[in-house]
Amino acid sequence: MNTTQRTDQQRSAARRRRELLEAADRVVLRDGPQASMNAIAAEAGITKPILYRHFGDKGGLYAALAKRHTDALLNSLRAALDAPAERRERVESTLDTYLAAIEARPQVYRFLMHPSEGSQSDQGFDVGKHSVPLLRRMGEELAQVIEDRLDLGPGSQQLARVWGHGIVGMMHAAGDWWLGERPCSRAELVKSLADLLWGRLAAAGDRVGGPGF
Amino acid sequence: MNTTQRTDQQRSAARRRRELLEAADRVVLRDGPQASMNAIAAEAGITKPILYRHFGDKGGLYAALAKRHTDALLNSLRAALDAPAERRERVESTLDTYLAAIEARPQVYRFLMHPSEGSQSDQGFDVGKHSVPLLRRMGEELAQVIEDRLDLGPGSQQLARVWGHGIVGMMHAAGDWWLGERPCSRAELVKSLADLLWGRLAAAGDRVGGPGF
DNA sequence: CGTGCCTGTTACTTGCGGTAACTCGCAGTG
DNA sequence: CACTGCGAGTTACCGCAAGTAACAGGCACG
Repeated sequence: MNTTQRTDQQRSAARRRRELLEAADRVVLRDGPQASMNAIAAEAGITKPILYRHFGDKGGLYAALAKRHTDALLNSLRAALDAPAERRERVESTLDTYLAAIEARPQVYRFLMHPSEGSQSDQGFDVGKHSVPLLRRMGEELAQVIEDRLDLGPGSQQLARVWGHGIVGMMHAAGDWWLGERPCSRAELVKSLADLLWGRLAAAGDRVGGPGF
Repeated sequence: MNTTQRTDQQRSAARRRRELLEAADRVVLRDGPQASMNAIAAEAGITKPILYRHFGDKGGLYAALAKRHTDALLNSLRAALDAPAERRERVESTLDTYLAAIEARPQVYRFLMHPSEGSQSDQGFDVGKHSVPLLRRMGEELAQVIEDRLDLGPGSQQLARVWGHGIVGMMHAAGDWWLGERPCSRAELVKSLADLLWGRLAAAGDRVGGPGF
């Protein structure tokens, strides 16, 4: 039998795969999300067909690459979310962790968020067939934390999921805008968003001259 | 002089442009965001180069098409935002307007939100060079309304912009997720999101067994 | 030795965005 | 009327990227 050889081969294949992913990483970091398969292959010192043998198609490579960064980011966020501190402090620290990450590597961020994928003929609207995008995973994760930690009364599960996705979307959109315009410091942004979540919108008074928003 | 003829030509050119846009609309509605220029030209009964004469490049056509729908949606939202009612009611009606729109025409929605654009060599991170994407426009619009109508104390302008983009992002992400999974009715989603904005996150009690999120 | 099997290559096909160069019809002018 | 410009439209092409045969060497196993 050839079990030892099998595992040997699998091991080497896995190592090769990691190398290829790292090369792809470098290229994406340099060229942005529209990096070509040729370019990635060249960076890895090989040619296209091997890439296709390892990842199937461009979507497969995207999925693998995205998974790496997504997992890493989610781990950071989980750490911030689980830190021993008061709720508000945790929220702020989680927001800050996310913003720091996208600030540190905008190219990677753009690759993850704007994958420019085009699925065909979505009968019935079948978003994201292969890799559940980062936003969804973050939303589900946050929903889980909310449901585990907060007492929301009846319908808590549904509410937690809505909030999870909603809060993540808020963070994402605000971060995207902030990254493009840099209208304020990261700390200010974090505080403003936390204030929003803390109900300052409902608490604010109307401006003179008519009923408020 | 030939001014009348000039305007005649301009008029006809504008009409042609509208026809082309409507054809493009049909194709996008049928094929999704990855509709090819050839397909659009065929649908319009002509060939590619005319499209390029009218819109410059694919991005130009995208921008023109997006502007139509974006303007239409923004008008609906403005109407909901300006209705004579209490703040909470307005917020809910605005959320519902948006969700009803994306529910009614998911293909258009996907086209607007996931344009799959790939700009090259973003030195310095230059998001969305031509058409400011829908999310940004909605964010700015909402920011303006917030700043006009609410009394937020010092730093109100900055705060309003952050909130505008944040709230829009919340709405977008929650809507995207909801459209894919349909976990609840539109009304329930609206209420949950409004509750989130109304500070129920901060007000919720901790669950038994440890400090809350 | 031959036989699989994995890794790698070259060379191709297909399809799309975008463009150059030509044709046709039609106003206006001598 | 012939001539000239001009705008709408076409065919035929280029470049480039995704994806795919089909072939070539290395290395274990019988």
